[in-house]
This record gives sequence, structure tokens and C-alpha cells, in this order.
Amino acid sequence: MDRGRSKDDEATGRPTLKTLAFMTGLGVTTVSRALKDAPEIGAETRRRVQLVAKQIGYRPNRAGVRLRTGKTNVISLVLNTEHEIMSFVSDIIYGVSEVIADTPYHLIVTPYSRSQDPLDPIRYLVETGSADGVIISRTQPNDPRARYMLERGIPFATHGRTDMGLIHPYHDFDNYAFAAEAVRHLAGIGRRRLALLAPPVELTYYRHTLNGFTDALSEVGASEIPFNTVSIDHSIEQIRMRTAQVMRRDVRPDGFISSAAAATLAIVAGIEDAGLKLGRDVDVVSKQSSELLHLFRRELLVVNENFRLAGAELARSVLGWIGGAAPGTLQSLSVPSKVQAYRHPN
Amino acid sequence: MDRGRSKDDEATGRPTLKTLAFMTGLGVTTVSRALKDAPEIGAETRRRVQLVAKQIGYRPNRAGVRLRTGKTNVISLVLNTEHEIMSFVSDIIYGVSEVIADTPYHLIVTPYSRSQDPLDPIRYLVETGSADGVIISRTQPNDPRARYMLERGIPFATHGRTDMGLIHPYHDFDNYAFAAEAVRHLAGIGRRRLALLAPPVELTYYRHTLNGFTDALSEVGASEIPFNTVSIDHSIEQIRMRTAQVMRRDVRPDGFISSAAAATLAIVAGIEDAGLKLGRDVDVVSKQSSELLHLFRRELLVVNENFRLAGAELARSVLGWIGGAAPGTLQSLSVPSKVQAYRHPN
DNA sequence: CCTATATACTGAAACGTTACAGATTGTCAC
DNA sequence: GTGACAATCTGTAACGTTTCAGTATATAGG
Repeated sequence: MDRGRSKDDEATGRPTLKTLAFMTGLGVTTVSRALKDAPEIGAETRRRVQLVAKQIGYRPNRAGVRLRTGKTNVISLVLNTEHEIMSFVSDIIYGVSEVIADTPYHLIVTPYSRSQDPLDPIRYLVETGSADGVIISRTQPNDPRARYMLERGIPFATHGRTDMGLIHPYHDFDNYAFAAEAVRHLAGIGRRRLALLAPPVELTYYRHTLNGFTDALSEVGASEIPFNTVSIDHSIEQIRMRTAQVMRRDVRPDGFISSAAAATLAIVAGIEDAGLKLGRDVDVVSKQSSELLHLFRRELLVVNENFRLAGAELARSVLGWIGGAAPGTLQSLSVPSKVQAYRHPN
Repeated sequence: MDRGRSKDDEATGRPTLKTLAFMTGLGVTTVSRALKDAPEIGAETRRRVQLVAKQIGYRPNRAGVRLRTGKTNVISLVLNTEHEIMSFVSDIIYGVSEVIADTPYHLIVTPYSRSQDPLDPIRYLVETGSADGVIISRTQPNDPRARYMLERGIPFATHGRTDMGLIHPYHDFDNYAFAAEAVRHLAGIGRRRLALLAPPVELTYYRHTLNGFTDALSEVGASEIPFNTVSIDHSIEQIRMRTAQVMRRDVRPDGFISSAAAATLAIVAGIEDAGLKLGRDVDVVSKQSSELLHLFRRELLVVNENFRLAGAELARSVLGWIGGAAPGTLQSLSVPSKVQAYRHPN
């Protein structure tokens, strides 16, 4: 039985199970089991091993574990490099980081571009076994990525829901409630002809938003001014131009609902291009992820969406699934705040 | 000699060197060398192996490589979860992704919070050998992280320069030129009493910005109104309040230079809180990373900083260093665009 | 005293890769 | 025909971990 530390150990300085085995006078197997509280290890031995491990700062070698067990201790966040430009992305990342901070998990960011099949990065991750869990966004009602991962049995969570009759973890913002509340608020201040700047049609929350919008419209008896030639994915310039166009018509909106803060800047610019005034001729309710819109125009009405929270929830869900929880119990919906008008600081 | 595919091979379906060895009738060693164009492999054998590998979609097992060689094929981007809030972060990530997309590298995001020693995450990465290269931001003149990594010989690149007489790769925006140009522009439109909203003092580019500011001030014969009780790291509310205060004084700035777009919103709010008007009573030159400031107020004067480019340059630098290039050749400085006034989109 | 059983530990093998130290050919010079 | 040498190929070991199939010791039952 050879329990010596090899030359290499001394060189890298990094302690391994072998080092611990040598120091404690035990075998590597025993040390390995002692560290993970296996039942067949004596209580004192267990304590002794764990003490020594803590003292010398032992950390399991990720490559060793991964090679042996297939466990990567990696969560992958899959991002579209082009759409996700208005950078709530960083908030999601921070939210995820927060949650995995005191776990052995690392966060890897897997990008894909517009030109690619969104399934490509997922396939890569699954085929190469590069992650224990995956987080995706831009979720669609019938999402091939979710279907694919369900088939392969790899844990994931989606930012946004699907609508395929399949159960999986998700976190979503209640966009139905957002749109409905926005309509009610606008109606409450006398607005009657409302336009919706919606998410792109292919995403699930397009429907949610639209349903909330139309349901509340009929509830309050207001009418819709069609504004569906643009979505929040369009460029600032396009949204601005289309807004100006619609505002120059005889029958024009007196209220807008915008699903994204950046787009709201463009809507307001368009309104002003048409010579009209925010708060007088028209009101705008917008989602925002940071508190900046009110600095932009005080007349704006805002609803906050917390992406950091979303990131944290998504991470919790994936970890939960990896940990064996039932996917159906790992779903959460974030309730929108009330529509907020500007209030001067103190 | 046993060249059979094991049960496990069949189960996971993922081809390994052993699979390739079996298919080609060669030994694993030969296959391994053939794939990396080793010289002692016959030309035909090499082609044959590579053909088969391509056909069956062989991908080296990362854990195997990492365990054997220590090479992780990972670049780590180290981020502060609190300061880096105004999310040019996503742009940097996209820039990095872009560059490493067709390399075997993965990007992992390593966060740290304000409370922690910034050296902590770096130590972790180095001690656990979790990455082949590191990218850090919030660089300081005397940066312990850069020093530490230089000592350990781990390749890295800094966003921003250091000033320790040590050579390492960096990418930086020329903030000296930015501040100087901003002063000249303001002087050119008749502004004489300028205030600077600077980066936090501990960061290297604070000095760069300040030097550009003061040098150009004396060059054009304008004067400084002290505004150093806040920095761009302060909260929106604090900046706004301090701006309002200084604008209510008898001798008040007629020009601002702002190092960050979010802070600029606060400055403008403060100006308006004091009952003054942008473009008439005071002009503001601001850096921005997306084209949104002009939607906010047309009177703003902007200079663009491209963080996506920064991310790409940083990635290129780290990869270059890993690839053996001299650190001194992997430094780049991004030249600011001219100060831009608003132009209506035709 | 012997056997059965539980307790506490152990070495060997394997995950997929690469480095090392050969081994097997064939060719050429003499 | 022999030795030297280059050109190709090869098995073994090792990286650090966990799992499998044990082994040794003590305790208890009869």
C-alpha cells in the first residue's frame, strides 16, 4: 500500500484525496466517503478527516469528479446575443450568481446568434454533457428547446412559460396582469383609445400580454388602436417612426402600453415628433427593470419588473430539479407592482 | 490488446478516443496524436482518423483533457455584482462570446460582491485552477489582482490600465481624450465653468479622466466648479441631489461632463430640479454605451463607448497570452468618437 | 468455541485523455 | 548480411475521483 505524496502533489501544492489519506493515515476510499458523510464511516474518523480537510483547504478537483461521475457542477445560461440587447441580462446573471454563490456550481454563459437555430447551443450542451442544468429565455409556446431537454431528461428552467401541455420549471412575470392593470389605469384617467407595443409574436408572453390587454379593454369599454407592425424587438428608429405615424392620424391613441423600457423611449420620441405632449395628449404605461424611466419623463407611468429576482428564481428552480424535486413544484410567477406615477424623491 | 467498445460507450453513445481507435483499427495513442497533427503519424493515417472523427462527430471530453493536462479551456470574467449595475456588462459578455465562439473555450462568470475582497474570486480561480485565463474590470492603478496573477503566471487581461510599472494585456477607453475633447467642445460653445462627474477615485481611469479634464481646462482657459463629492458609483438620488445643490449656487457650472449614461440622467434631473434648462443654462457632455441618451434629451452631447468591442478585445488579449504572445503586444486603447450633438433621423 | 453478522475500513478499476518509453517495420550504407 | 536509423505505430501509467467487491476486526448468538 503506497500512501506517499507523489512528486506532483508537492509541485502543484494542491491537496488531493491522496494527500488527505496520507495525512490521516487512512485510505483514499475512506477519506472520500468520510467527506461525504457516508454511513459506514466511524463518527470520529469522519470528524477527523473533515477537520484536516478544512484545515488544509481541500477542494475536490472538478475534473476528477466530472470524469468519474459525469457531474459538471455547471449551470448554463443560454443567451441570444442579438435580441437580448437591452441588457436586463446582467441582472439575470447577478440573480443567478447570488443563488449559486454558496454552492459548488459555476455559471457558464452559452451564446447563440440570430442566424443560428436556437436549438444548436442546447444540443451542444446536452451532447457534450457540459452542464448539469440549463436556463433559457425567449420561451415560446411550443418550444423545441424545452421539448428536447425534457426528452433527454436534462434539468432546465425557462424564463417565461411554454404551452405544450408539458411540465417543467419556469419563472415568469405575470404579463397578463401587467397589461390588464395598465389598461385599467389608463381607463381610470380617462384614456379610451389604447395602443399596445407588444413583445414579438413568437414568444409566449406575447399572448399573455395581448390577452390581458384585450380582456381589460372590453372590461373597461375602451378600444384598441392597432399598433402591431412593430414589437419591442424592432429598432428604436422603427418604433419611433411608427409611433409618429400613428400619432398623426385622425383617430390616434390617447394611451400606450409598452412592454419594454428602451422601446418606451422610442414611443415618447415618436409622440413628440408628431408634436404632441406626453401627459396631456397621451399617456404611456411602461414596464421597466431599473428606476430610470421617471428621470426620462416624469409623466410616464411605470410598472417594475425585477430581473435579478427572475435570475435567482430560475437558478433555484434548476438547482431544485437537479436536487430531485418535482419539476411541477418549481414554477413561479412574479406579480407586477401597481402602476406607478412619478413621485419626487422625499 | 483490447480494442473493443465497452458497454458504457454504447450506453452514452458519445464517441471517445477508444471508439475511434476501434473504428480505425489503430491504438488510442495513435488516434490522439493523429487528431492533433503530431509529426510522427503517417499522412494517410492522419487523414483517415480525422475523417472518421468528423463523420461520427467526435468531441474531446473536457474532463479528460482537463484532468490529464490541467487545461480547462475556460475563460473567466470576474464581475462585481453591485457596481457594475448599469449593465454594459451584457455588452462585454457578448463581445467576449463573439471571440471565443469558434474556439474550444467556455466563458464562466465569476461574481463577487462589494463586501468581499476583490482578490477572493481571483484566488479561488487560481488555487482551484478553474480557468486558463481571466478578465477583470474596475482596474486600479496599483491592482493587487493583476499583481497576484502576474506572480502566479496566469494569463489575464484588464479592462482599464494599471500603473505599477508591470506589463500585462489590457483594453482601455481613452478617457483622457474623452474628458479633454468634452472640455474643448464645451469651451467651443461658450461654456466656461465646468463640473466633472468622475469615476470613483480608486479606479485608474479616474486619474485619466481628471487629467484630461484639467489639462484641457487650462488649455482653453476655462475653470472648474468642484463636483467631487459624488462619483458615477453613487446612487441616482445622490447625484441628482448634489447636482441640484450645486446648480442653485451663485457661481454654478454652465457645463457638465459625465462619465456614465445613467448618471447623466440624474444630472439632468438635478439641473431641472433647480429650475434651469439644459442647452440654455448649461450643457452636458456624456459618455454612453447605447444610443439612448439622445432620446432622453436632444440637447445632450454624447460620446460613444463601445463595450462590445471592449469585450472582444479583452478576449483576444487573453487568448493571445494563453497562445504564447508577449503580454506587451496585447494592449489596446479605444479612441473616443467626436462629441456628437443630436441629429434627427432623417 | 465456532459461526454469523455488523462495523469500519481497504485496494483495484474505471471515467477519457496525453506523455513516456518502447516496439515493429523497412531502408540504407557498408 | 549486419548494424544503424528513420518512420510509424503501440501499451502503460498517470491525472483525481467514486464505485465495487471485498477484508479485517469485534460482537453476539448458539
